[in-house]
Amino acid sequence: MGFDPRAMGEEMAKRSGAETREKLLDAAEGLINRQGFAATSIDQILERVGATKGTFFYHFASKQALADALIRRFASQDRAVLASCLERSKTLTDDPVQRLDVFVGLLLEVADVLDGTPEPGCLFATYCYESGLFDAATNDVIADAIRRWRDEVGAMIREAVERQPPRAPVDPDSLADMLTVIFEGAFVLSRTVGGPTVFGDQLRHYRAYLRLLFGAGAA
Amino acid sequence: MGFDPRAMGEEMAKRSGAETREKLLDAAEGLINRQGFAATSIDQILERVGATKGTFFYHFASKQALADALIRRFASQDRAVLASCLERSKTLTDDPVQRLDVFVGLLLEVADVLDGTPEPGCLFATYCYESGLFDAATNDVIADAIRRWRDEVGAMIREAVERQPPRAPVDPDSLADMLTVIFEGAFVLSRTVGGPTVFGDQLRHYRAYLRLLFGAGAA
DNA sequence: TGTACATCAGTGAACGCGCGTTCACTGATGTAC
DNA sequence: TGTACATCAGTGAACGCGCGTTCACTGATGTAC
Repeated sequence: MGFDPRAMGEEMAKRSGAETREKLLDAAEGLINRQGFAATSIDQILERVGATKGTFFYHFASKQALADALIRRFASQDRAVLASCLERSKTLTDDPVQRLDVFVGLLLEVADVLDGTPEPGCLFATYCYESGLFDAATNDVIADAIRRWRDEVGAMIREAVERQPPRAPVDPDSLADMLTVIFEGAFVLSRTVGGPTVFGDQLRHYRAYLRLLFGAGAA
Repeated sequence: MGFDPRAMGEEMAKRSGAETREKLLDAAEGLINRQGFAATSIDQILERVGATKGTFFYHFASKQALADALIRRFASQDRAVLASCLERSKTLTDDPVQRLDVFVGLLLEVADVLDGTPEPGCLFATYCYESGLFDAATNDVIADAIRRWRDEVGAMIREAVERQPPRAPVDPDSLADMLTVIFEGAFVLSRTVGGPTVFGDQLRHYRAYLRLLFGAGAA
């Protein structure tokens, strides 16, 4: 009756199913990030969490179901980041050109977090390089998430273009897609050659590009 | 003695080991591109080629050895593209700023080819998302390839900066890395939401950025 | 308040399939004498 | 020129291991009467 297991001590809280499920998802995400989905076994996940086979199949119908739950969780976190930056940029300024700049500035904070993360990873990319393993529904979740960025950022760019003609002709959709491209590309760069400021540096180039397009003194 | 099996008819050329090896590599690359390394079985590769287990282990000591051979072949093709575009851009113009622009123009031709490819893939990215499966030597091949782009393109950018002060402050290394970032990011975009001109569009943004930095009328 | 049953969360042994790898073998071609 | 042997390229059956999945079971908590 309205009782919260999280309020109990460690020892007594053993019967919180949702918590165990989340632990399984966390462990799986970490391993899949590093090794990919196919190379990550259920046993490895269970070893990390300290549970047994039965627990896994109590929470997930199959390994595929785990994959689906993971990608949906990741997509919803991704959507939350987008919504948060979008909303904050709207409250901070009314001018479309400035708003675009502020929005990218807020994303720079996200980039800094990624640069500080030991092994940053994007489940979208991990899955897309093993797309042969997943069904159309799973792939749609990824495509929808990326299209949402295109639509939202694209709209901001269109407003900016309307307010101030850019110094060079601009295709709003592909310029919006460039944000996704830069993040995904930075993941690969960060994982291969590494570097402490990969995400920040690349995103700053994107901002510099926008500033040259819309910046003070534009035609 | 100096006899070339490729000069013989299909039927008689059955004893060309190098040819079979290449076919195995080709089939493996296609499958790994789509499914990843762990999810691609030796049996699948052999089915594509029409050979048997023994053939595979005659040519490769293990599945890992195949992975290593694949990444080295891919890296050498990658190096060839870089060298070709670099050399051609040097013969086409002497001005460093123009050379950078010509170089990116040549890469646009590569981008158009990728946009015309049904399922474009980059083994570097595929491997880096399964890096837990490979040893340090394999990862070094990838890192070296990417660093080569940084060094060569970075040098061009430095020359351009010296010739003509850019409109905004420029870090040559990260600006050179941006080329890798854009290609890798475009691979992900192309595989998820798709589109007929993803590589071209993104690379054109890179060129537009460079032109704004170094273009006519710069400070 | 006590009893009977249902549900939730988790256990751990067992199963069968597919995987990477091994191996004894074949048959064509090249080389030595 | 003929014979013996070596090498190259490939065959296909067999093996053992690890994987995803199943299942009969346990024990704590919640609910009905």
